[in-house]
Amino acid sequence: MDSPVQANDIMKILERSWIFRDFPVQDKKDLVANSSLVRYDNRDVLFKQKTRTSHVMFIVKGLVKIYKENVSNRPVMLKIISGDHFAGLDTLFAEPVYQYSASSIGETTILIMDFGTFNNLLMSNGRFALDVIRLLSKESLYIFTRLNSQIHKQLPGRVADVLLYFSEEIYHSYEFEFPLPRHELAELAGTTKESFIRTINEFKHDKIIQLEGRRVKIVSLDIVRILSDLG
Amino acid sequence: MDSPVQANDIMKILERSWIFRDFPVQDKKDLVANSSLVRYDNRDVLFKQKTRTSHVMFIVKGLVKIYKENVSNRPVMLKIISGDHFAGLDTLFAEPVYQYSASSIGETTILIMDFGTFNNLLMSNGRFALDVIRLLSKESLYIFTRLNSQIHKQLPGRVADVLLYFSEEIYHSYEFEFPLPRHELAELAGTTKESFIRTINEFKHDKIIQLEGRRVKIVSLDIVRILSDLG
DNA sequence: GGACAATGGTGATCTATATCATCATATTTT
DNA sequence: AAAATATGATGATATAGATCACCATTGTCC
Repeated sequence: MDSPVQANDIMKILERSWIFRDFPVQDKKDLVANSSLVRYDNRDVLFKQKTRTSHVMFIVKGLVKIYKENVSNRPVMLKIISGDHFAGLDTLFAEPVYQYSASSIGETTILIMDFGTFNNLLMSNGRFALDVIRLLSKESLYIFTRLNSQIHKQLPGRVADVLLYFSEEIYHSYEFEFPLPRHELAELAGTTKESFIRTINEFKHDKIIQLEGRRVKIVSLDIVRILSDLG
Repeated sequence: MDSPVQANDIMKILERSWIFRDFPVQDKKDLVANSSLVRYDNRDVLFKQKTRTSHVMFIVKGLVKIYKENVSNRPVMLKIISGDHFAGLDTLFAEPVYQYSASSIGETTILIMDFGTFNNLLMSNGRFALDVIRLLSKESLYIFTRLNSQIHKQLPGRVADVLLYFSEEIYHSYEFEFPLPRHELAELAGTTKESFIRTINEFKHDKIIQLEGRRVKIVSLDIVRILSDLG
């Protein structure tokens, strides 16, 4: 089904990803034969809450936003996933329907894998299973800290968390550009657009950060850290 | 090392647990040889945040409370684990030190397994790995909903959640006894002792529940559900 | 058996942040 | 080019729930 060109591309992706790199050749071939590479534009929906789970999505390039939608029409952003990670793994294994939605941030390339193939590999390749277990574990722990923050930190602490999240987890730089508008950053901080704006602009006025539009530079990392720690 | 009596007990436990039951005999023997059965009293600490991870804890009898401690000295209860489940799996695989603490609720029996043995089984037994993946996935999803509730539901909704949690997840009955004092129930609802007491006593006055001391009976399940749903 | 801690409870404030209203730009659509 | 929408921003107001300060019981420990 796949053109040889795409098969080649997929193989290259597997070769350079930390998780698939050391797979036996046959396992990689299986994956290549049962995957396809898909490009998404900004804000495209990868999958939607309550729809049937179907495929494993491995992010090759770009960012993916994972969010929960609820009756109140005020979504919560659970996390942002970057390249070399999976989207929706947990739901895939635990539930027949997605428990949250996912959409692309910017242009994104996703390697879509057949779930059956993925499952067989997990069963036969213990090393791989253990890696997946580690990934899921980390996700759990991350949300634990989010919950803890949401309960005990007040806004400045949570906004500081968002700054650290982008700079340390996503862009690995203390100067970066928010890939999202304010109201979505607010979803990530568990607050409203207005409150987020007020708080981050206070950071700006206090010279803790530089901020023009979506461009940020963390000026006083120590203060941001203190704000995050003390909540 | 283990007395034959204990070895026998452990084997029986493995035989009747859904997760180990279908293991090959040799795998079960390995586990028996590398596990020990330990009794804990009410409020004993099983492991403490920031200490080195060491063993896999499988809950045989009783309940275990998982909580995060933080600087503000106000813990967050992440979940309550009941029999036939593991405590601390996620940390074990992701971090060298525990990311949260665990203590027993009431008298508890724990099967403590050697992590190395557990790991080897995961690598060699694909079925088992997949089961563990499913467990971890469910945990992730549960905390996602907790986070969502914490952000969007107000207190009555979260107190309703606590009622539903105990009745449906823990005791499988709409009449039960809280195994914890009010201030710990508050930790589970992400609020303070005072606010929790006020809210649950309002439920009582509104005849949604019956409540004497720690004994609860959910009278209007539909109203509790509505409170939980609408937040 | 007295002391001390733990637990359940209530009232009076206080405050962080949600909510509502509005506006200026910038961006996209027609 | 005009209209419509998205985005960033700011002020005024409302309020849920935290905080503080108590108190009465009950349980536990020398």
